[in-house]
Amino acid sequence: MSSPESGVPENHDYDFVGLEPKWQARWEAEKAFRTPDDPAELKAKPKYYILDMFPYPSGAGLHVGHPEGYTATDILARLKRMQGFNVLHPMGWDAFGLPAERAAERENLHPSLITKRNVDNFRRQIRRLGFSYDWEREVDTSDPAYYRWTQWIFLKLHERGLAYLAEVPVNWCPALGTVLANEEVKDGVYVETGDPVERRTMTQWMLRITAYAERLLADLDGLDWPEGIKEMQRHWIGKSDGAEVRFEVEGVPEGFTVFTTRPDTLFGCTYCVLAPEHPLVPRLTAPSAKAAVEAYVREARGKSDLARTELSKEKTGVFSGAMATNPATGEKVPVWIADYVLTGYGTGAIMAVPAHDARDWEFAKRYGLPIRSVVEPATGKAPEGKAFEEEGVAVHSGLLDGLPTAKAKETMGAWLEEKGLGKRRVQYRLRDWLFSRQRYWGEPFPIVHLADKTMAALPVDSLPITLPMIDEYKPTADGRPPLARAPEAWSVRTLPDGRRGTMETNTMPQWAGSCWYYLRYIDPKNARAPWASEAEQYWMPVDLYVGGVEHAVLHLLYARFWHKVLFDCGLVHTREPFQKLFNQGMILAHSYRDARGKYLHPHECEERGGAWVASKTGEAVERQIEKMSKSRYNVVNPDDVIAQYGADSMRLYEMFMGPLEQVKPWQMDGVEGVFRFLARVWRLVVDQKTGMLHGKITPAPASSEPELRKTLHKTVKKVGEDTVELRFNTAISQMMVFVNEATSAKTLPREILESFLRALSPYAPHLAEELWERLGHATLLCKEAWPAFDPALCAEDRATIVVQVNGKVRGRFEALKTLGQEELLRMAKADAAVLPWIQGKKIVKEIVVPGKLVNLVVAG
RNA sequence: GCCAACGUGGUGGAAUUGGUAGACACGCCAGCCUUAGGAGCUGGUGCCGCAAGGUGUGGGGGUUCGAGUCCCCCCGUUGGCACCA
Repeated sequence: MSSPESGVPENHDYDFVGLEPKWQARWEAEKAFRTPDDPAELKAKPKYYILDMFPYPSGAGLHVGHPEGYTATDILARLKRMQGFNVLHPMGWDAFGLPAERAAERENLHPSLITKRNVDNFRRQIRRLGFSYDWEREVDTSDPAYYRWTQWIFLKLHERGLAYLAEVPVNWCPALGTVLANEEVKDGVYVETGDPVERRTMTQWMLRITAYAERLLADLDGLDWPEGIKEMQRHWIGKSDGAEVRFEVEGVPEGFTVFTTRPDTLFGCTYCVLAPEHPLVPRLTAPSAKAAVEAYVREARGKSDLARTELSKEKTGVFSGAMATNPATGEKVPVWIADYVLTGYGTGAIMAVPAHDARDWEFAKRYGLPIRSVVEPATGKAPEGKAFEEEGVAVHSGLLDGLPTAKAKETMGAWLEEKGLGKRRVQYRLRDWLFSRQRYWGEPFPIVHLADKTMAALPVDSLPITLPMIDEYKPTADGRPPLARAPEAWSVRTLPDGRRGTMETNTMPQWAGSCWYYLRYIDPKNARAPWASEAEQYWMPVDLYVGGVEHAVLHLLYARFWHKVLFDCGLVHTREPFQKLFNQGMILAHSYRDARGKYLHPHECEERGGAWVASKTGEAVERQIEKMSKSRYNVVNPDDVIAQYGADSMRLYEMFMGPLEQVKPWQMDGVEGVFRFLARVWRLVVDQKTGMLHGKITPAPASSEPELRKTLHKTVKKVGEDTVELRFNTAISQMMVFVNEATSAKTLPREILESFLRALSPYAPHLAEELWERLGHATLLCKEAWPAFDPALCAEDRATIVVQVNGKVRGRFEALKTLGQEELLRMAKADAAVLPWIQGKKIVKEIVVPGKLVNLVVAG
């Protein structure tokens, strides 16, 4: 190791411990990465806005997964600056959230103090990596100066009728004492903690994201995002074309309406189903069925989402005793109540067509309901024993007979509209966004409730509505949110017109602050507006947004929604916030488990004779690659890596591991490898014995080492190209090729070395700055221009020509790339290694690709 | 079940438009240097074979002079969705 503690005092090894803090201090002192604010200065250069998904500052601190994306964006930001762009590259904190509130309870400290402590730790860890953030633009969503504007944007939503209170069935999580958005719940548990969630009806704030469903869907097309993410959002929005159909019910004048995507199968509807929560259920139920229906409804309501999901294999239901009229056939069909019909989708009622819907088929079979086929495949026969769900041709369907499915849908839609029995309709899977939480550590709503049961928005000039000090962060004994504990001085407000009311006690969800932080970075200190329009015009949209795939729907959909509302308010000039999105892959690590399933620390295990064992006991352990987590003892802390190898090695390894988008395992041996590379770069410049410049560095022109010069130009080209394409791993391997060659070269022209250091600097900025200084430069390397390359020097004029016989490589020779076909063919046939394979055989075909290969096809 | 992505040496991974499979690195082997080294340097390293040669990108088939790359089927891994009518 070459750290000063372990080395002899005289040596002049690569001392990252000394030089990294030195350069970080220098960058800070010179404000090297400050992004200009002055509009005139900005206009002189093109802009590049490169954004990281800001972290939630947890108590656990950073792990090596966080800096993966941050390193990638930092390298690109540094490159773009050197290429003459104004770069906006900020960092901040998604600082509201439940964990701080829980820690506050545990430690008896205010959540703001917990948050500050965590933020300080995150900032310290991030700074150690030498990232080129403009720290003067740091934002913190829990800072009143920030959430003032979150509340301000909420008022905009409220003004436009996009925020409303509703009595809705919600996902209540007893363990957390709060509700969760639909998106936060999966299989009946909270996705983050696994705590069970149950259904409750409560009055909640909702945001009308469904009003934007069509635009959120349509505008995806123009975005440079991974196709998979766009597909997930499309699916989440879930647009489907269909029709509403009204069914008459005896004794219930208004009847009920169903939604179907297959109006063409109406003739095959043999029963209907209402969700247990459907409002018509009590009135429609026949006296004879009352007891059974009530029991069923009660049971369904009591089931948690988890139970409903688990029981989904066996469909259950109960006959309501009521009969509805199939509007197409005029037949009476039974109305059933079953929880396989969802209350929140469509109208909460369906027409069941068991012949053409697998779910209805299953239910009909179980309860002995009739099945009537009304669609047949265009060719062949419908499968036996299951529903035929594909498109085909309508049969036994009156006016639809003989029509292909698409045509039949259209015809039925028009017929329903003409007869006043229904209408064509588009349905979205997307639901309105449940926007309130029963927590303390979030933005208070700027809303008061008045004595007359109405409510009013607080005036804009009263913002921010700051959080009150309270003694406990739990809900009250009667189940009201923590803010109900606030003193009257906070909770009772007087409106400008003199009316008095009490503050709303819910708070906003964590997503609120992250919906617009990218806009605040543009103008973070503005006290009069969330951002200046001029700055927004210049910087937006975000050119590149890098973050984890876990935000594919939630954050990215919510932020797009807010952005579109802001667009409609005339506050932003782009329809979409994030033009290009890139997801970095998760970093995994080896974990070790003994026969009893207990996890062991990696340092407690070792390899013996090809098998992994516990060092102490010699007992066999299983070694696997898994997601990093504390409980698996496989978390790698960047602080430890930096202490051992330095920030530059850490940065380089994060990028050298493999393609940024890929999931990949962390391997300490790999860090050692890139560290060795950096040490080689060091020794290229510094004589280890004397600490002076290496003797082989010469003032001679680059042309004095033509081969090395050629490699340099290729390297500069490749590093530049690969970096903007986010292919950092191949850029690094090319730099390794250069260093290997430069190490074995007799002399090293200064001109070549300096170009290389510029190219290296975005990747290993501390080392590059140090060597730049040792070469006699007083100015910062990060302020230098990106090196130019000569395309003529990157092109090889000679190439190895491969000679194949029947597609197999039999020989190879060197030749000019420009050599003609005949000449190549002549040389190939004369090649000694090739001759034995073609002698005495007839050449039936000759393929010549100049600069590449010759393929001779022989017969016999 | 549906949708998407991905399967290349002992390991992480390279490979324009189909044209030398395995760049670069880890590990391993041999040697050199050193009082010493988880240091440095040189060479080797897909597999089988003494060699000539054969074989090889999850499996099977196809297109082509030529396939890691294109097409079809299957298997596996990961992620997302999952009664959305």
